[in-house]
Amino acid sequence: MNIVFMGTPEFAVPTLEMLISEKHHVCAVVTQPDKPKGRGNKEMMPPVKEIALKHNIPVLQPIKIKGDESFYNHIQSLNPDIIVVVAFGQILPQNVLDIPKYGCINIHGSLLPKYRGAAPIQWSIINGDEMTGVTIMYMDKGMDTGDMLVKAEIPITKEDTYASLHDKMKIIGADTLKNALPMIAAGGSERIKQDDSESTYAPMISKTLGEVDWTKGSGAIDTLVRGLNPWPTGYTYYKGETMKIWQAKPIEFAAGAKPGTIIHVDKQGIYVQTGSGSLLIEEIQMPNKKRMPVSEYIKGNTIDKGTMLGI
RNA sequence: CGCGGAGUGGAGCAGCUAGGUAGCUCGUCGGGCUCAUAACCCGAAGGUCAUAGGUUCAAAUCCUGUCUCCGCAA
Repeated sequence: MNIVFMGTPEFAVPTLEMLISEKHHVCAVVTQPDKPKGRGNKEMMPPVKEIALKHNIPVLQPIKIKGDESFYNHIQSLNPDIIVVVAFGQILPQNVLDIPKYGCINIHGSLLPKYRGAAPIQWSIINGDEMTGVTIMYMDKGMDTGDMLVKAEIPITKEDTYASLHDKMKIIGADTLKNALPMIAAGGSERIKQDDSESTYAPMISKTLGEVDWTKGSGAIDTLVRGLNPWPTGYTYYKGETMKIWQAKPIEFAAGAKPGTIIHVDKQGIYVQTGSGSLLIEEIQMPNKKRMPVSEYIKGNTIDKGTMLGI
């Protein structure tokens, strides 16, 4: 099939690679413009662009698709059978959605209609869900509201972080689409309407979301930390300095202290009283420092028992 | 040239402001104690202080360039 691919971050890469290795004709890759990123504000190209260049596929990087006449004309002239969209980062206007004869297909990182929006994987972990998945769907004008084709489920383990789950799901997304493509091309695929009354919304992650509220239960803090790893990470304050929490686990033990109090420190980590139970912080990162296990950190630094975190 | 911090035995840090013997915690190795131990006691090994120059009688320390890493901002 003649395919236009739209996507930007790492999550979209396996799907693009799948389309290429399956011998589909990817006639163009559309991705977000290069942006100054990282330390020193160097121009960084999106991961998807690197793959496209490697395979000599033309790359388009429109700043804003909506209202961009020449972009619309360009895509139309390519006459794609299908447009595959994975974590692209822009809303597609109706006129673009109408171009391909088999429609625009999207891979979404949740079991729709749950977690529509930008950050479904993070929110499914933060909320403590035991199951999530990917949904292949036809795009319509709304935000992740189109008719569904097929879903693939995956359990969320107690150890899953955003990074680990993301890496599993990007593969599952590519595999699931691979299996669905013949069905789509045959035109006989079943369209399943989303039940809007069941829908939830997964908004973009902001940095401040990572600040730990110690009055919450240790389970909720644990899922927050895992859902925001590796970015922006859960964090708190120790004596006024930001302490990023890379790894922690909830434990039953409770000392009856005020939430946020450090009740014990040893090689296992920092034991902190929470609103319900306590949290064992195992790996941290202080300003200007690398992340490291607490057992390493305390060899050259001190963590005082009794200190209140979060201030 | 977005702002800032840091490179010191295997690991984590102090020492630098006011240049003059390389220090702490942990680990490693040897020995001791113990029914036993990740516990305790005694001892040892291990660093041309990121790198290249400069200033100086003398540089981890002051000055300049380079490399690497990290925090913030996006």
